[in-house]
Amino acid sequence: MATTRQEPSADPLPGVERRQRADAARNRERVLGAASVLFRERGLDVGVGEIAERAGVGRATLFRNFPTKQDLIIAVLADQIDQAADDMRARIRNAGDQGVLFGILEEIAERQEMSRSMFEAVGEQEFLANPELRKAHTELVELMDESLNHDRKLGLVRDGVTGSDALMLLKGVCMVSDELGPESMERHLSLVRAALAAPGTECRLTGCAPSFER
Amino acid sequence: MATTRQEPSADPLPGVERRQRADAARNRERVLGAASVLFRERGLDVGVGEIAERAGVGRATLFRNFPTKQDLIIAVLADQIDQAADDMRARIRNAGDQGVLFGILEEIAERQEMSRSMFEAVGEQEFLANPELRKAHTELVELMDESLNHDRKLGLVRDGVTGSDALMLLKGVCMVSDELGPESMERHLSLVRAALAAPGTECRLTGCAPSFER
Amino acid sequence: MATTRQEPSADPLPGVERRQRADAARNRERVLGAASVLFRERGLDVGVGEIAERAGVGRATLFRNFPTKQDLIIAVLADQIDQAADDMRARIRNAGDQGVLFGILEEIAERQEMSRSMFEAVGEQEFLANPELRKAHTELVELMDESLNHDRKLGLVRDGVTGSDALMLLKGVCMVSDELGPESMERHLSLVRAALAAPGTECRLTGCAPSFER
Amino acid sequence: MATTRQEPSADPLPGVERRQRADAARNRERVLGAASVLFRERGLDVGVGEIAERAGVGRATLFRNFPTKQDLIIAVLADQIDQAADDMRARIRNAGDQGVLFGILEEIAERQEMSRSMFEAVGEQEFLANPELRKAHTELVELMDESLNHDRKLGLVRDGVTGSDALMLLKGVCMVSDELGPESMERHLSLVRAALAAPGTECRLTGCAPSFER
DNA sequence: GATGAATGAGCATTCATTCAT
DNA sequence: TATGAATGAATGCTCATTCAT
Repeated sequence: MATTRQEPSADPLPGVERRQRADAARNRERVLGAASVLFRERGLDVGVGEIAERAGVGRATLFRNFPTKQDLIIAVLADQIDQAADDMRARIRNAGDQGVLFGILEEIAERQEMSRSMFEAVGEQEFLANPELRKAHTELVELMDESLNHDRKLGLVRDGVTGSDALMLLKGVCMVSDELGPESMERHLSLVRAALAAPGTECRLTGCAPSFER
Repeated sequence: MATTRQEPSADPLPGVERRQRADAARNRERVLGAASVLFRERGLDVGVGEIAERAGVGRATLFRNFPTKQDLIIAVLADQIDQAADDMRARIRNAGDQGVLFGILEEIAERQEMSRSMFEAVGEQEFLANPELRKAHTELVELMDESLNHDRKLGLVRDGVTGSDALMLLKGVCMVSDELGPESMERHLSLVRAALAAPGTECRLTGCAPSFER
Repeated sequence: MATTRQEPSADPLPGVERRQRADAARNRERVLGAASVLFRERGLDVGVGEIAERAGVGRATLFRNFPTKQDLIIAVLADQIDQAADDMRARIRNAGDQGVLFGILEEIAERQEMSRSMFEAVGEQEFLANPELRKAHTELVELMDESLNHDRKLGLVRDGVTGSDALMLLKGVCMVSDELGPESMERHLSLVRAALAAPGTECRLTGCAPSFER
Repeated sequence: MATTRQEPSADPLPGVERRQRADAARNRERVLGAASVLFRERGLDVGVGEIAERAGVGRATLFRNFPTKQDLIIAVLADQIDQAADDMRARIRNAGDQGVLFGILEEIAERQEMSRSMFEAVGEQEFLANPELRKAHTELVELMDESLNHDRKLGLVRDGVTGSDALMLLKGVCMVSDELGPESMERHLSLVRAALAAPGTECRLTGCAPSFER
């Protein structure tokens, strides 16, 4: 039987209330979505006005949901990290006796493809200081460790590498591809694979070396 | 009788002339230095006013030397790239039958330690469009290729990797270390070494895995 | 049964809506007014900051209404020209069998009294390029032609003069009076009258010759 | 016998001194010339740097001769007025029993053709306050009066008009032509002629009415 | 006397954030 | 609650003028 989730009892006009909350939630999502797209496309310097406009809400609504532009950025980042984590979990669950790490790296990299913002901000003190982001990040590292452990049992990855190693390399891929364009990613990932793969493993470089000329 | 008149083209009133020029040049250097430091510390968004103040010159002096903030950024970058290139040349010259690539990578990475700007801007269309920067960049790639060729003869590097591959990985190291702090660099470089080293080569990871917690 | 629902197109929440708009519109007017006065008094070089201050609004509010200082200038000019055109229309309408041209010239001249800006800018390529201004200007010339035709039927004006002639002379009056002070205007206008009046018409110079000494 | 103009006695190295003075004077003239041209072409807002460059001298040399930009403008204006006065004197001297006023007006107008600056500044309190300019201006008015008197004896000009009237109209011509372009000048002058000519005199409008469209 | 580098005050404009409605 | 108008602080940049040489 489906759980009949109880509404908080103190709620005299539940329909109205819920409608409002639904609207508010939708606004939040819309802002988040617009911000995500615009940050990806044009960097963290896009004005909040434009984000609000693209989201189809007023400026003040944006600021009601995210008291500060910083907060909005953090929320976008946390969102993206959460999505990545969800994907990782699914992949690990379904991995069986296949290697899972490299697929994950590719997945995340593609997801962030051309995102000049995702990691642009992460690492700044102010961002790492944010508990939400910290938590998401920690989770990511743990999942990466899980993937590594899984693959290590299969003899696929080099001894000594950790989840944070993999994440660090992945950060590099994302940040650099943001500059060199997505064409550089395949190559870069294949180099990362070479770094992480167990010594005996066959390891071919794919893609073509980056040209530095867009 | 031959005139003993000094050629004006040589250097008339050398003391005076040179003093003026020296002062001007010093100001240019001071601005360049201040900008380099501030860009490193706080990113490209630092105001020109602050740069001028730190350099101990007026705003207008800054703009006399670098008509645009963009120009200043470019000059700083070109300067840093040139220094890197000089180092590379020296190392290649003195390499003998020792491998040279990894030393070079370490050198550049250390040099850029904590520089959130060096590569932040490079790769943006506007910057790659700048001929000075383009030239410096191209030269860097070529020197990297030379290093690789040198080391490949010694059987030290993996087949198929190019100078631009190495540079791409190095970019990743610099950009990421800017976020994770310099502690991450040794580890990151050892991973890069693993990616580039010839398969048979022994290849230990050094440093400790990054913590993502400053 | 017909719905008694108010059309949103009419004016939903008219009080609120109108109040907001009224405030905004008032700000626009205040800026326009302040700009008009300051341009008149001190030329087009007055800073936007001072204009905003005089209008009692923040700088940014000024820029919300007029994205560029240029736009503000154009709006002021167009406003003034429109007012002049309205007056002309009224005068022509009520003229009957009385001459109308000279009254119009006086009216406009008085209106622009001491305005160093109204025509200072008009005529510059950039301004004539502006469609709004161009249209207003064209209308002014046409109305001047109408006035001339009206008066010509009464035998009051010289053959061959056109609306643009009259406007050109009037421009001269305004620009010069801006320098010599409003005392010069009556005299100047009486000279213009002498230039435009039909040869037989009696034509006395009035006012006193300008002294060039304020 | 030619006058042997005595040098001021206190002058131990007359050759050198004179050379220096000649150089200084030439610099002054060069600056004046460059300023005249640039003011004409681009208005009073041209930077002093550009003027100095065009004059082939350093900025400081410019400021040695004209302690203030204002002073330079005044000097240019005074120069132009003096030239106009010289011309007027010559014309009056050679007039005989021919009318002289209209020729003078045309001459001055042509001289100032497209000069957006000559009268742009004159009339401002600050400028009229300048004694040099005031004197030049007064002289101009007097010469204009002389011309009028001369022509009045020939029955060519309307009773009651004064030199300052004529100058005022002329100012209008110059200022307006600066906006409408030189094409408007012939027409404008013919209208001025109509204003000043004695009532019986035949008086045709020439040139074509201005279009206000560059 | 002449120079060009240096300067600070000033400019138009933008932006994250707040407030009145 | 949601809005868009309002705001002032900050930014990159220019210019007449001064100063060291």
